[in-house]
Amino acid sequence: MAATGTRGDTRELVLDAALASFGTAGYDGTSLDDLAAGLGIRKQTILYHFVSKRRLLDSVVDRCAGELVTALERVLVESRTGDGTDWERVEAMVREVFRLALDQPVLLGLLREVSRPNSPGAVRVRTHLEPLMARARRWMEDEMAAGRMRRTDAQLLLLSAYSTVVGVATEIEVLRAAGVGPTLRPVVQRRGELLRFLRRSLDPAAGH
Amino acid sequence: MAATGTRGDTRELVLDAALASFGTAGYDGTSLDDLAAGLGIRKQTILYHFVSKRRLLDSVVDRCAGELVTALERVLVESRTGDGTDWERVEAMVREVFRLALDQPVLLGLLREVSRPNSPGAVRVRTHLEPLMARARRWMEDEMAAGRMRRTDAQLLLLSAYSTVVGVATEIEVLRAAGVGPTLRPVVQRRGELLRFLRRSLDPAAGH
DNA sequence: AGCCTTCCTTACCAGATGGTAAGGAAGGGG
DNA sequence: CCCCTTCCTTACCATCTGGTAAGGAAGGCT
Repeated sequence: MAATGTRGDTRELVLDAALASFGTAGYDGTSLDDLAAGLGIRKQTILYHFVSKRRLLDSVVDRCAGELVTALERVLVESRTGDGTDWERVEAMVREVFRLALDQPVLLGLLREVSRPNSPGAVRVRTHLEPLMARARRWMEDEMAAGRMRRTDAQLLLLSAYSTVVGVATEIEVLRAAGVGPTLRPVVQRRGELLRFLRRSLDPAAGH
Repeated sequence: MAATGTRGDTRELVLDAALASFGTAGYDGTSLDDLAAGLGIRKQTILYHFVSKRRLLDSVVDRCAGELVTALERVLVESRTGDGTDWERVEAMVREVFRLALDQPVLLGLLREVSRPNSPGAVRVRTHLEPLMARARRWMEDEMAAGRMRRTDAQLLLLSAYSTVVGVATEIEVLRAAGVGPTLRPVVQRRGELLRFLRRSLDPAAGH
């Protein structure tokens, strides 16, 4: 039993540190020795819990993706009880994603890291996102068929929205690197642009 | 003398390969051995030309920054002869940057890599960009003083534009990773948004 | 010829990396 | 009491890393 930690904490502590390190130093730039040293434990302890570095990354991605799905699920349920329009639900989802990103800036680093082509985490993140995307796509196409949404290429729209979020994430990090603190302004503006774009594409009540 | 290459090519070939590798695999993910193997030469040849891995990265950044500066310089000269308004010059610059990015997608990878906080290339890229930014800032402030440009925080505006470009670069890469080819649409749209934003901020003739 | 410079090579290395093997301490349950 | 499981440790290793040292081949110059 470690001096700190009341049993069972270690795993979560490692995940936290790994998330931060993968996000700032990148996967290749993260060494298990350094990671362990930063936590005051031995490298083998990490390997005991996660078997390999690669699977540690997978676990980090899994946990983050889980948080995202949970958060979105919650928004989905809430907006359903409110019985809002399609557009209001879409807007709530977008706002939730941005809220999550601003609440946990450390997620942005990971997102940028796994968004890189050839990143070891890319495949893992895709397995999480694909069912989400497919579900959203089916829903959108149903709504389009019912005339509650303007007809458009749902797949392309989703992908475009996703890439926008990733782009914004990068933007935030660049701004922070340039010394511009958590200036909300650019982010809010980007969010506004994305929302307008989506509304224009989806809301039948919106002007062309 | 190498079998291929008619003397003096090696250096440029290494720079090309390094640019591609740094952009796709990242700095840490690039090994000099692999880089050399891909070129059919020995690692020591690379070190002969560039002394160290770090300075190889610097050289890659230098070359790219040089291209950027040259391209912008050319646009600047052209728009001066045309004697266009301030706004037209700004627009021409933005278009040139986007053109460059789309012509040489490999630059995007490097930009994303060096934009990362704690990246070894970040400082280098900053030394190239800072004089450029300072120059642009001075020009803008002069134009504002002369009433040819709407008054605003030049520094913040430039930074915002820069981060937007980096964000768009990431977006393009994500889209490509998702299998969406060089779909111009989202990029053109982002460019349009950036231009509108700049026009709104700078052009005295533009509506509020 | 002799020498110098340029360019690329082989030989080698110290350190770091991810990973394997095995052991020890603590607690729970029979 | 003993055994098993859980958790973390030390000991060790094969491999890869960027980098140093030194040598060889080709061409130009005197």
